[in-house]
Amino acid sequence: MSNKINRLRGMYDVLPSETWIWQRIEEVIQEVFDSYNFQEIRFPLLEETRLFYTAIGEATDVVEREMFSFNSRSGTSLTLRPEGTAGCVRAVIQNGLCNRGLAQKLWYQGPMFRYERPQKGRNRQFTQVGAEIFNIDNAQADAELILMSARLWKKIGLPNIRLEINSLGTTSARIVYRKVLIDYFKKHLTVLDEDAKRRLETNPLRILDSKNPGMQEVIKNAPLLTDFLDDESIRHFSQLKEILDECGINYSVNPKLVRGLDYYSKTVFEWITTDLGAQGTICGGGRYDSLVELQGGKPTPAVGFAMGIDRIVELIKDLKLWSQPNSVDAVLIADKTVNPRFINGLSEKIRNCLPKLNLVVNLNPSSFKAQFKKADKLSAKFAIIVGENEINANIITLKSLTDKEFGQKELHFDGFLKIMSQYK
RNA sequence: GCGGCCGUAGUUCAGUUGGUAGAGCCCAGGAUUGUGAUUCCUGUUGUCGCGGGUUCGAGCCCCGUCGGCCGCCCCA
Repeated sequence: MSNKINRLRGMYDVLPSETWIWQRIEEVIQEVFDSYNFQEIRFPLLEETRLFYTAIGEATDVVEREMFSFNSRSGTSLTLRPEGTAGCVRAVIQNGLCNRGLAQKLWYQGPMFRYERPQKGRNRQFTQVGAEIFNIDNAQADAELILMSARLWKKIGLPNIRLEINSLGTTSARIVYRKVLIDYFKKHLTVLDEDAKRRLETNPLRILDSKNPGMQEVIKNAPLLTDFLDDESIRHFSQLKEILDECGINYSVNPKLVRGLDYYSKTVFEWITTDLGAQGTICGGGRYDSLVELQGGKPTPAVGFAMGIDRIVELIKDLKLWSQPNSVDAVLIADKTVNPRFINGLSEKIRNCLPKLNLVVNLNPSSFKAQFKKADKLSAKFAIIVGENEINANIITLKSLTDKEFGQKELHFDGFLKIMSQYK
C-alpha cells in the first residue's frame, strides 16, 4: 500500500456513478449546437507556448503563472492548452477555413489545464466546451451565441443563473481609455494595494474588478469605459441589447466586466450562478476581432464563448437537477445447475433479436434469492428465469419486477420475444 | 502564490485528561432448500494520509510533508 500512486493535485477521476451526467450533458450540447448548425472541430491539447503568449497576452494571470509548460526534446517550449480559443484560431488559420471571407461556426470540447490552487469548481484539468463564429462582425453573431447558451441552460434545467454583458469598445477606443485610467489611478497611488499597482502597468482595466473594500471609493469614481466607446461600438452594443430584449433574455449591463484575456473587444459577457461559491462563472465569452490577424491570419472578425462543464456537472449534482435513469431492462436468472454454455447461448440469442435490450447476465452463479435481490437493486424491469423445469419443457419464465398484474409467464422463445419487443 | 478548517473500515462518521480502535450504511450468507420490499439473526473489512519527534506507551501532543474543503486571487 505504501507504494501506491495517487492522482495529481487538481486532477479528478469521473466514476461510473456520475459518468452518465457527463454523457447526457454532451448529448444535450451536441443537440443544441447541431440545431444552430455549429460544426465540431478538434485540435491538439499541446501547442507551442508562444501561441498562448500572443493570443492570451503576456501580462495575463493565465500566461504569467498558470500554464503547464515544459520543453520538448528539441528544446521548443510547449504548453498544455489553458483555454480553447487560441488553438481554435490557430487551426482555422492553418487550414484556411476563413479564406475568401467564408463564415464559420465551430465548436470544440475537451480538457484544458491551468496550474491553479484547486477549489470548489476549479481544477487543474477541467473540461470546456466552446463555440466560435468567424467572419461575422455584426451583433447578430454575438446574440446568437448568447441565445444558444440560454437555450442550453433551459434544456439542462439550471436555475439561479444571470447574464452580465458589457462592451469594451474597439481596440483603439480601449487604448485611449487605458491611458486615461492609468493617469487617474496614478493620482491615487496611495490607496492602491500591491496587486493594483502591479496591474497599473500590465492590465489596468482589471483593477476595476477588485473587491478590496479600501479601493471601492477610487474605483467608483474612476472614469467609465462606457464614456470612451466609439460610435460603432455603441451601435453594436445597443443592437445586441435589442435582440436580447426581443428574445426575452434577461441581462444586466455591468460596466466593470472586463474579463482576463487580452484578446476581447466590443461585446463581453458572462453567465453566473450563485450556487457554486466563489467560482460562479459557468460560461464566459466575447468578441475578438483582432485576434486572427494578431496570430498571423487575414483580418477576420470573430466572437465566441467557453463554458466550464465541470461546474455545470457540479451544479447538477449539488442541486439534484437530474435523476439517473434505470438502464437495466432485464436480468437473466439461471439456476446453478444450468450449464454456462446454455446461459450465454440464450443471452446471445436474445441480444441478436433485441439489440437495444440492456440485459444483465449474472456471471457469478448464486441462489435464486440472491439473484433476485441483485435484480431488484439494479432496478431491472424483468427477470428472465431459467432452471431445470424450463430447460426440460423448452420454455422461458418471464417475470415482471415492476408490474404485479403481469406476474410471471411461462413462454416459448417466440412468445417471449413478442412481449419483450414491446418494451425495447 | 496567501490565509482558515480538515485527513480514522468500501462509505458517512464517533473515539472522552495520550493506555496498541468502534457505530450506521454498504457488502456476503441465512430465517423448512426455484422468487426481489421490510424485518430478524450471523459474518468480513483498517500499517487511524505519509515521514520524523516527545513518551514506558501516540488515532490523540510537536514538526515536516502530501492531499481535500472553504475564502483571497483568478477564471470556465
